Formats: sequence, structure tokens, C-alpha cells
Amino acid sequence: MPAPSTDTPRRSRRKEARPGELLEAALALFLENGYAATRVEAVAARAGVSKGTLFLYFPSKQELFKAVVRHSISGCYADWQLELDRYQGSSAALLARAFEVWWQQIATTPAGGICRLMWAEAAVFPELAAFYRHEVDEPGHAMLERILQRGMDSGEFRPMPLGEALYLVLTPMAFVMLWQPTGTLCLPVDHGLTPHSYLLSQFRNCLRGLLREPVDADTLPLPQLHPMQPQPTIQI
Amino acid sequence: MPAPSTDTPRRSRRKEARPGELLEAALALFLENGYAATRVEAVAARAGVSKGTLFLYFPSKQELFKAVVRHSISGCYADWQLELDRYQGSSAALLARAFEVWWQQIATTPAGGICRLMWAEAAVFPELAAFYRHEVDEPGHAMLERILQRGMDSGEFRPMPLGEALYLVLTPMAFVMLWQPTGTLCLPVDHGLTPHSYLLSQFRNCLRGLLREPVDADTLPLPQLHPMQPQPTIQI
DNA sequence: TACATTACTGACCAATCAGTCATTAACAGG
DNA sequence: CCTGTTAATGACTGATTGGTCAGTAATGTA
Repeated sequence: MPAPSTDTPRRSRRKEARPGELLEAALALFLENGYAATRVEAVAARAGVSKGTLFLYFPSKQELFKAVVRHSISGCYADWQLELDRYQGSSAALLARAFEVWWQQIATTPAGGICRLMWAEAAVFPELAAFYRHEVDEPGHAMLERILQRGMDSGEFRPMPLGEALYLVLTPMAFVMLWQPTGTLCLPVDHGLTPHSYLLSQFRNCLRGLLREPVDADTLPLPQLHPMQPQPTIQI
Repeated sequence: MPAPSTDTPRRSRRKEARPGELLEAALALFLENGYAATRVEAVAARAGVSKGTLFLYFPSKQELFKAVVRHSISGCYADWQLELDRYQGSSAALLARAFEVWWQQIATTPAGGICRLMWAEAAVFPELAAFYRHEVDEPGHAMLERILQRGMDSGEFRPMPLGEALYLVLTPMAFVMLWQPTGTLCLPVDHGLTPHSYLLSQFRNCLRGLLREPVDADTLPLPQLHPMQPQPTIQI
């Protein structure tokens, strides 16, 4: 008894669409399960193709992972840089704006998940870690340093080593991104802290360290952190 | 041709010594390679026994891992708590002392490595992550909170939500411990920062956020961070 | 409709590795 | 020296999974 042939064909040829669909599926599964625990067959299944097809488009699981990283971070920085260059307000407000953009573009999107993933897998893929550092970390750091330098040049920020200032603002960012995944490992909920309240408190304290003149709390510029979109949580 | 029998016997029976030796070997290999990449056979070999012997003492690889975590963190907190209770100086100085002890007892020892490992593997072992949180994080946080409460009660620190203050000091600690493993992922050397200079700068900024009265930089108490002992680095 | 092209499939292969167990030998007690 | 107990061994198993490839069917062209 042959299957009805008037149905949708069980096999379709869509060469152009496959890579994107595979990348999307891989991103979702890597974020859910981590790299090692994600089976290429599951990625293929989620993209609606067979395992063989996946290896038609990506030569290995590692290359698939690298492609996912490239795909999900490309073109994040261009607009940001533009906005930074033409900003007119104070450096403190600009820094607040940087937090906002980072929050919206990175921390609450799959890009943030990639960040976490990289951290966990960096030990196993030193080559990929180097790629990531070059492609993501370095441009990001450079952008923050320009903001900090701008503030020091104008006298709004106190003079201090640039690296020191950079890590003053970088530390809470990294902490939040690393915290989100495991949910409860390092920032237990019972302290009443949320990513929002945590970040705002840390940002206030950053500014206290950066500003030359002490300012009372009410007049500090604070980033507007929109509520996060629901993120896939890790479930094994 | 039988082997010379007057040599050291190729097999020895040392029931008492085995578990400790296996745990030590496992700790070293887990820190070097991570959990997934460490083969139980390698652990056994490093401890000088066969794989079968390992499973004689630990029922599974997971249980071995859990035993390693238990083994390397037990009894770290007792002395610390005692010293905290009888401390006479200012709360700022006590906090500096806490940083010192943490640096010496955790950050620069295998216990710090366990911390990193937990972070990376937490997603894969939610049950173990909960155990770790209960056994390590919670007592540690409680201790820091007592210091912070002491400072607020005496009026030395400004009043603020305890959780907020806690994470002010916790954030750089977590950052440093997570940074050490991969070496270059998140704190590139070319900024001229070392774990020392980073921690000192962060600690200064913490105090700026905590202290009620502004103090000039020279009179701030700072932790004495002894140079790290060389640590096994991750090499895959 | 016949044929050529090629995207796609899934059974198969080979390597890895946690965990087992029948066998071996170290040691103690008589 | 003999013998029973049991710590220790390592060859073996079974399950998993990244990667392959000979074959299949969808599509375009004449």
C-alpha cells in the first residue's frame, strides 16, 4: 500500500533555506542543553532534515557551533558605535545609554546565551574562545573604553587607568550574563534581587567610582532596562 | 620467563589509602580537563590503580565528582567564622580581612577551581549545583552578610538593602574566580590588569559604595593579597 | 514523457567510554 | 606451609554518537 502521493512531499529541496534553519535550530538547542549534550541529529530533526543533510552544509559539529556564534553576533556593533559617536549628553548619561543598549541587544537575547555558552565551553575549544574574544570581546571593550575616555577628557570622570575603569563597568555586565543561565547558582532569589535591581545598584556604584564630583543619588542618570523577553532555560 | 618476584609487587592491597588517592587524582584531572573530558580510567591510572578498583570505591563517575566537591570544601568555614566573631577593628578592615582569607583559602587553591568547575557544569548537574549552593554559597553569603550588617549597625556603612550590599562585594569575587580558568577569555592581559590590581581596585570601589562618610583613598583599608601559588592551567 | 542533475536520506561504520565481572594474587590466620 | 578471604585486575559489554556514502526522489530541461 503506497502512501498517498497527493500529500505534501516528504522530501523537499530548499538549498537556500537550509543553513539558516539549521543555525536557528542549533542555537536553540545549544542554549537549552549546552554544546556537548546537544546531538547533531536533534539539531537536524528540529530543522526538519536528516542528519546527513546537516553534514552537507556544515563539515562538523564544531564548525556548526562556530557558525552559530558568527551568525548570532554579527552586525550588533555597527549601530551602537554610530549612536555613541553622535551622542551629545553627559558621559554618565552615555554610559547609562550603553547599559540600555547592551541590555536590549545582548543580555536579553540569544547573543547573551552565546556568551554564557562560550564561557562554559572555552576550556574545551581554546581556538573558538580566541575567535570569540577577537570578534565580540575586543570590539565591545573598545567601545566602552571610548566612553570612559570621553568622560575623563571632559573632566566629568576622575582620571584613572583605563583598564581599571573598564572593568568597573564590565564586571557587573559579565556577572549578570553568567548568572542568568543556571538561575540559582550564584544569585539566589531569596535575597530579593532581580537582574534589574542588581544592575541598577551596580550601575549606581560604578558611577560613584567614576565621577569626579560626588552627586546625590537622585540626580544620577540610570539606564532604562526594559523587562526581559522570556528566555529558554536550561533543562537537562 | 617469569618476572622477578623480589621487586615491588605489582599489586598491593591498601584499602584505606585508595579513596583519598583517587579523590586527589580526580580533583587534579577535573580541574585540568573539566568533567566531561576526564576519563575515569585516567583518574584510576593517576591514582595508581585500575579502572575496576575505582568503581570499587565510587559507584559512578557522578558520585566521584560529588565526593571530590565534598572533599575539597569541607572545613573551610569554621576557622573563618571564629576569626570573624572575635574581630575588634573597623568593619571596613574586617571586610578587607575577609577578602584576604577568601583569597588565600579559596581563590588561589583547588577550592577555587571547584568553584569554576561547578559553574561550567551546573547546567548538566542541577542536583549537584543545588548541593553546592547549599554547602558552599549559602554559608559564605551568610558570613559576608554578617560583616555588612555589623558595619551598618555601627553606622560605619550606609544603610542599604543587605542583598544589594552583599552582591557589591560578591561580584568581583565571582568574577575573579571565573576568570582564572580560561585565562584570557574575559580579562585580557593587555589591559595591564592582574588579579591583584583588579581586586584592589574593585575593593576600593566597594568601600566607596558602602561607607557612609567619604574617605580619601590613602586611608582606606586594603586587603593584603599574597601572590598566588602556581595553579594547574586548563590544557586540552 | 524521458532524462540528467543534485538535494536529500537513513542505514551503517568506527571510535569512545562508563560500568561489569570472572579471574588473580596479596595477605592473614591456623 | 596451606588455605580462605577479599582487594585488585583488565578484558569485555553495551550504549552512545559523530561522521559517511550508496542510493532515492524532487526538480528542471528538452
